[in-house]
Amino acid sequence: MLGVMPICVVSDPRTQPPAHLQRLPIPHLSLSSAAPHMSVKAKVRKKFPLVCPEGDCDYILKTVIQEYEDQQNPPSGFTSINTILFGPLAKDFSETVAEGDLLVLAGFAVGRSPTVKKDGLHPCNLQLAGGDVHVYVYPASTLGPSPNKVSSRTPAVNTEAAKAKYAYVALKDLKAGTIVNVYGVVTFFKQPFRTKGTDYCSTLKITDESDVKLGCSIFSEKLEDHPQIYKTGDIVRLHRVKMQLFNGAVNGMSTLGFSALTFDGTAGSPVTPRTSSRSFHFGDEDRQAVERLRAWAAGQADLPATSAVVLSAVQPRTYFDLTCQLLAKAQMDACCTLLKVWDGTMCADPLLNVSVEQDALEGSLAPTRGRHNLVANVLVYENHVEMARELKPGSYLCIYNLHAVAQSAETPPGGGGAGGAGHLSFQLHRGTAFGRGIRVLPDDSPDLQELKSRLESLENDPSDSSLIEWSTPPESLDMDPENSLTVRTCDHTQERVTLACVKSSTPPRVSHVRVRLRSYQPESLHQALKLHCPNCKVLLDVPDEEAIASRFREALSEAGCCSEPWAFTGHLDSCEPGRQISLHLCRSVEKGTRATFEEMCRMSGVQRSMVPVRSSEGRMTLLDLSAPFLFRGPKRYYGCTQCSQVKHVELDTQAEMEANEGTIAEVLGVQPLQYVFLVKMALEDDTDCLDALLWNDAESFFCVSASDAEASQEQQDCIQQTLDKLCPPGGSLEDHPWLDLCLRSYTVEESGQHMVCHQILNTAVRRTDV
DNA sequence: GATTAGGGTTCG
Repeated sequence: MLGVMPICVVSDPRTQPPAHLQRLPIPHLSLSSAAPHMSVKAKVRKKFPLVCPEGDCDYILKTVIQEYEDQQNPPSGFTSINTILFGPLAKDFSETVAEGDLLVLAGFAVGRSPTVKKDGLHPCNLQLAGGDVHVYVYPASTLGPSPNKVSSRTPAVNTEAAKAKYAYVALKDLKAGTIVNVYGVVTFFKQPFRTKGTDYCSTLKITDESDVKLGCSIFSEKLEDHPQIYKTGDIVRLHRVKMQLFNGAVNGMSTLGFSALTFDGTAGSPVTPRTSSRSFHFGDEDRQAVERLRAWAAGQADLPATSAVVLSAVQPRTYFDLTCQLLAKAQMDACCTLLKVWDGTMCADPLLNVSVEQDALEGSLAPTRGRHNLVANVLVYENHVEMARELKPGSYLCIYNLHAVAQSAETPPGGGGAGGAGHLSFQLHRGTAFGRGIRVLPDDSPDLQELKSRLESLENDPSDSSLIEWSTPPESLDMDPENSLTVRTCDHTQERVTLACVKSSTPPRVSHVRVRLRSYQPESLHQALKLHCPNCKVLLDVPDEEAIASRFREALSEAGCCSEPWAFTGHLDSCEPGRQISLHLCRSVEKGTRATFEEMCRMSGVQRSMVPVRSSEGRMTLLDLSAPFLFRGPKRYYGCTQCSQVKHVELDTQAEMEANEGTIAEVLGVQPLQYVFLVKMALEDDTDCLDALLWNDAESFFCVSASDAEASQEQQDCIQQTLDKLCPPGGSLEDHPWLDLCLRSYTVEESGQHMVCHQILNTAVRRTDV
């Protein structure tokens, strides 16, 4: 990755690692501990020699580090942990770090240590590979006998960026017993399935220009670590695959440190890797490798085509892959789950309807508006039931090797099924033969574009009046979830209760209610936008324009001479390869140049990043944090005055910045504040009334991010329109629409007093109604 | 630094 220094040697022991990093004591580490902001502070107890399993193409280094005991009551437990570094990072580490050095590590993954019985160390290990990893090294020589000793050596010196590169072996050159990195075009795959061991297994077969085929088995207990393959023709890059002889042919198997990137195989489409790795190396050569394979595959007539078919083209008694949206699902019995799906096309053959009790059905068929022959009933069996359990109505799926089954004339439409001979149902049979399985596709997948535009045009087409009589009869309107301006997005099946019932029950509990919104506070949307510190939890009002402008005027009036240019521009490599982003640091101290707040807004322009600075003791520093520390286009980013440890702005540090606000904040020593919504809603039904907060789930409720709303009048207007629909101004309560809500009731303690609070969660305003 | 599976249609 460009522009990132994974290993940073800190010569001044007073220099603190970035403020957003949260230190985790090694004894407290568990498999679920890995998160970008987590760090460990530890001394290098043992450093093993750099290992290079295959020629010059890859490195592994093992080291044992021990919790740094600079605290009054050091946590007890396993204080020493195995740490494995991969690739160029391993080489850099080997050359830079010595036993006895103090490290702060961030961006690691946590795995199970396979050597726990042998070495008696921590049951987990730390795994570090590539770009998002940060290693801050405090050399032993700069550390005094006491951890608090102050040294006067010169500050931060960076090592050179990693120079070593990954090498990829052509499939024709593979030899049993080696561990290699490979690229290939997928010709066959199975989605991950549970093994009899501890892991999930996914299998794939790949090929390349040499036309050699390689079968691979990937084992990992984490589903997300498996290659995210959507269809044959996808291109994969696999790291650390071990070649083994099986039945006379070389096969690949994942080994420790395995990682995968997957790309769409369509020539000309964006080269966007799909991966769970937060850290991976991806450069121009990788882009070229993908494009080369795409071009080659496009000319190969004998590569297997995908079996994707839309519902309108399904032939009875065939197997095919279906890309669809899940509308609803129901557990039929222990080994069979029913999925009701659609893809926006109308099946040529009549579809079998498997009807189930309303209570047993999770999700809703309301989006189909009763339209005919659009909903496919998919029965998934046995091993696929586990995967089906995790599926959320509304999500997009690819179901592989689905069997289109025609109801035979002899079979009566039993089991609640409706439809006679020839009606089509769909079955995902047990086992994984032919790649049978289900995969959830991300909402932004290019494979969903056609499906989504079909569904959208169905939604916007009111002309289908012949089917109006299918819609719900008026007498049942009150029970119809469509008759609510909001929709619950949770998957638990709570019975709906009254507000009186909510009030009389003991928290904590989750309730489903149908209520009207009598009023809400604050009435001004801008006051509902707050700044929240994820660290100290403080909640602040967003400073108004005048307050910021006045802070700028103050800075302008401060005495301060400056020799630096008034503004300068740095071009930074962004994490997206090949794209540069400019970051502008601009002085606001010089009267002559009048860097007022208004100037700042103008200069930050459409997408430019601007950090306002002033001069302090001849060095640049931020304005105080009552003003934004970063302007980017219309967006303003604030820092927490409590939790930030603002540093001087160094030109050197500028060169290290990636142009995302998190990294800029990190370099500046700022703990960023998040924009949040906070609205108090007075809810009422026939039995009672109560106040509920819209807070954690407010963004999904409005379908707008708070930071976008802050920067966009359009978004604010949109939210205001929503609120006006939910709570029409001036009308009586009877005019207010009914809302289906999911409420969480909980207690909070404030100065010794216990109070019951309610929050609206898992609820969203229906988009089409706004 | 062990194990899993090792493609090739269900039979509901």
